[in-house]
Amino acid sequence: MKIDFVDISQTSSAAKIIFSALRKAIIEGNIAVGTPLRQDELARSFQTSRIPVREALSRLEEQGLIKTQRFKGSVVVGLSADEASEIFDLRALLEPEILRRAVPRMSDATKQLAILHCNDFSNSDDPLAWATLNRIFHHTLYADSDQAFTKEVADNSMDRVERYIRAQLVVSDGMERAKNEHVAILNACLSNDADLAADLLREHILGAKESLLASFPELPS
Amino acid sequence: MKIDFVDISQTSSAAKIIFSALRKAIIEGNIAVGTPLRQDELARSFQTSRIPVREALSRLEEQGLIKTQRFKGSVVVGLSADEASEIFDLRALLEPEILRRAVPRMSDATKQLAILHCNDFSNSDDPLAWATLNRIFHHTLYADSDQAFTKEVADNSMDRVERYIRAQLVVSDGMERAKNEHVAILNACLSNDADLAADLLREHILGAKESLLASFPELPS
DNA sequence: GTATCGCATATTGTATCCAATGTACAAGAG
DNA sequence: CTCTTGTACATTGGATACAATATGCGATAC
Repeated sequence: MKIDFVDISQTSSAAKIIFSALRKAIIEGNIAVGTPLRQDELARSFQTSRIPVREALSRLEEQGLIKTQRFKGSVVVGLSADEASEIFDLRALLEPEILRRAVPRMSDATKQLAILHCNDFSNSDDPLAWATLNRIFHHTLYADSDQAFTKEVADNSMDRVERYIRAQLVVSDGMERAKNEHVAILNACLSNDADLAADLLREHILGAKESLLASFPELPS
Repeated sequence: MKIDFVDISQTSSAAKIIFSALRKAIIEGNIAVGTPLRQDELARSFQTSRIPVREALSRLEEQGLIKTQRFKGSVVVGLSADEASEIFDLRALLEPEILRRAVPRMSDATKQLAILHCNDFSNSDDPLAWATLNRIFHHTLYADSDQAFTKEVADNSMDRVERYIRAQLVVSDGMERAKNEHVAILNACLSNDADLAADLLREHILGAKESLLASFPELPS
C-alpha cells in the first residue's frame, strides 16, 4: 500500500478556492472588464455563503484585479494603453534581472524542461493555449533564480496584462517572432551567457509591448 | 456656510480600517515577527465582529505581511537576511527608474516640497521618526512620475523592509550618510539631471542594504 | 513511569440573519 | 411635461450562531 501523504493543513479553504477561480477567470479574460461581481450570485455558483466570496473579492482587490466601491459592489478592472505600457516596462526591468541570476544556477533538469516547453510553445497551433505555454516557458527559465519576491512581483505584473496578450496573440503575427526570440533566449541560457540572455529577454518583452500597443483594444477608462 | 463635501462613498469600511491599522503596526515593527493574530482578540479590540477582521487578515496575507494556516491562525512574517537583501536589490532596480521619469516632470511645487522634506529628515533628532521622514522624502521625489503601478510595487517592497530599517537606523551611523546622500540626490533633481539622480539613488539604496546587512538581526527562519 | 487515548477548551471557517446603503421607478407638485 | 420626492427592491457590510479543526491536559492501559 502506498499513500500520498497530502498535507491537509495546506488544503484550501472555500475562500482560497473562490479566489483562485476568479483570479484565473479574470486573468484569462473570461470575465469582461467592467463586469460586476455579485456576491450573492457567486455564492450560489460556488455553493457557499457570501462570507468566503467576500474574502476572495477582498484579496482580488488587493491584487488590483477588481475594484470595489462600498455598498455598490466590485467590477473587473481594465487597463489603459498607458497602464499596459507601464507594466510591460516593469516586466522588461524585472524579468531580465531574474534571468540573469537564474542562468548560472540553471540545473540540467531545468534546461531540459526549458527546451521542452520552448518546443511546446513553437509547435502549438491552438491560439488559446499560446499565452499559457508562453508563460510556462518564461516560468521555467526563471525557476532556478532564488529571487522569490521578485518573481512574485513579475508574476503579478504578468497577471495584469495576460488578458491583453491573449487577445492580441490570436490576431497579430507576433507568434512567429516570439518563437524565434524564445529560441534565441533559450540558446543563450543553454550556453550560460546570462548577460546575452537577459538582453534578449528585455528586447523580447519590449518588442511584445510595441506589438501589443499597436493594436491595443479600445477601452473604457 | 462652507461645507466640506466629503465623498461618503469613499469612506472606509471596518475591514479597511482594521487592515490599515494592522498594516501600519506591522510595518513599523510594533508587532513582533511570529506574533499570532487572534481574530477574536482583534475583533474585541476594534469593537467589531470577526468578519471584517478576517477580510483585513486576508488582505494582509495577500500582501505577504502575515502568513495564515488553515484552522491555526495568522502570524506576522519576518524576513531572512537573504530575503531582505533581495528586496533592497529590487528597490535599487525600481526606484531609480521611477525617479528618472519623475525628474523631467517635476513641478516647482514638488521641488519645494522635496527641499522641505529633505530638511525635515536632516533636522530631525527623533530616531523613531527617521524612517517615516525618510519615506516621505522618497515619496515626494517620485510624486510626479506617472508610473502608478511601479510606484505601488516599490511601496509594497518598502513595506516589507521598513521594520528592519527602523531597527537599524537607531543603532548605526547610517543617518549621517543618508542625510548627505539625500542632499546629493535632491540637488541632482533640482538641476534636472535625471540620470545622475537615478544613479545616486541606486547607490543610496545599495549602500543602505550593505549597512543593514552588516547588522542584520538574527531571525528565526 | 511512559505512552496513548479521549475529552474539554480554544480557535478558525462558514451559514444565516439583520442593518445600512444604493437603485429604479412611480406618484405628485409646479 | 418636468422635476422632485417617496417607496419598494436589490445589494453590500456586519453581527451572531453554528460547525470543523487544533491544542492541551488528564485518565488509563501497559
